Amino acid sequence: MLWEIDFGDTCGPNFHGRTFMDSKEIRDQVVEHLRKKGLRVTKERTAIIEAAFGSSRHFTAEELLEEARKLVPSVSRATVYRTLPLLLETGLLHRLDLDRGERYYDPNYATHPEHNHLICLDCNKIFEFEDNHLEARENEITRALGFAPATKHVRIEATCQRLRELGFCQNRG
Amino acid sequence: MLWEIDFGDTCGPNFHGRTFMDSKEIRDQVVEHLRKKGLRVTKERTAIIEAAFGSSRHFTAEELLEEARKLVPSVSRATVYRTLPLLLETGLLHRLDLDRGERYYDPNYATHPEHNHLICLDCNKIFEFEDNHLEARENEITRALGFAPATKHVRIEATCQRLRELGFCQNRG
DNA sequence: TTACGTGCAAACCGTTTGCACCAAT
DNA sequence: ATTGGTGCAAACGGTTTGCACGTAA
Repeated sequence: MLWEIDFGDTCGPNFHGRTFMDSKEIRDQVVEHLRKKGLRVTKERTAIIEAAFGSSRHFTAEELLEEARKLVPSVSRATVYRTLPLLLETGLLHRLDLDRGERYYDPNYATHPEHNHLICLDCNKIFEFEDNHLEARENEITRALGFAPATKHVRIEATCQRLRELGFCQNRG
Repeated sequence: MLWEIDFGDTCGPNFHGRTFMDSKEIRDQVVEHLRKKGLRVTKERTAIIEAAFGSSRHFTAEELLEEARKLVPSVSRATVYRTLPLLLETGLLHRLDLDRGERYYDPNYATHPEHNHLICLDCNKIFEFEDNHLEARENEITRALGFAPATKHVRIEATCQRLRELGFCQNRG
């Protein structure tokens, strides 16, 4: 129950041997969330939702704006920032705690609700992985401490073994 | 190898049944780090180091400034921000990824280099814990993916079981 | 029709930086 | 004496917000 997800040049992942969940299905879930809250389904929000979940790539608020504008050019930065919290509420999008300057958002919680991150300090790429053992132990600990788990996240910073052994990082470039 | 660390009102932890490592010993390590880098040990830096590691409480940059000024009133915000990266470099201080507005810093990596965090969504308190099983599994996974682990961190958000069962949270107030 | 949502631009706030002065080595 | 460190205040950059207009329900 452990697999590797190779990101693209910057932060774009793809789960090996898996089909990315139909983006329309995810969008419907988000729209449903808006409806339940009595909020309006505007064309701007629709564009932002589409942009956020249209690929499996991590993104910043600015990148989301750019992408949403390809669908609805009039979308404003303010609306992106006002919509992001609504998406986070659904649990389908998470804010990542990369310690880079800007905040990154990860849309892959729709398809992999319990995934974790490994950040390569050599090539700066991000890999996603899931592991049942880890998850089970996290639950045990949480209950032992008298809590009920809500969100769990493991973040591992690591270095390429190959870089140290061979002098180059296979993930680089 | 699992224990609970109850924070104070906001973010102040204390490891149960453990003596907090002598703050002087930690300061010496940090000073040594500065010397190795050929940097000067000024009274401002000394005050900031003292303030950072003088208690086990988490803190923001602003709180660190306030605390350092109790020791050396002339310490400036700029110097705090310029010194923080030096402390992080030592590995004795970590920046926390609480998703609150401001960044928090955790000075407990001197005494507990591999500890993790559990955040109670009901009372907003933070607990620290260590676990060998978790750690071992993290290492396994990292190596299986072809990496050598550098930094590992588990962050669990959870709700008080007691709040749900009894209607109140024992950690509140 | 009428709130709610939007774009715009200004405000905000934590953090960084340029500069002239200061002090650890 | 030298050169890195400091305080100050301005700049910076991501995010939030007030306001008047627009539009989904």
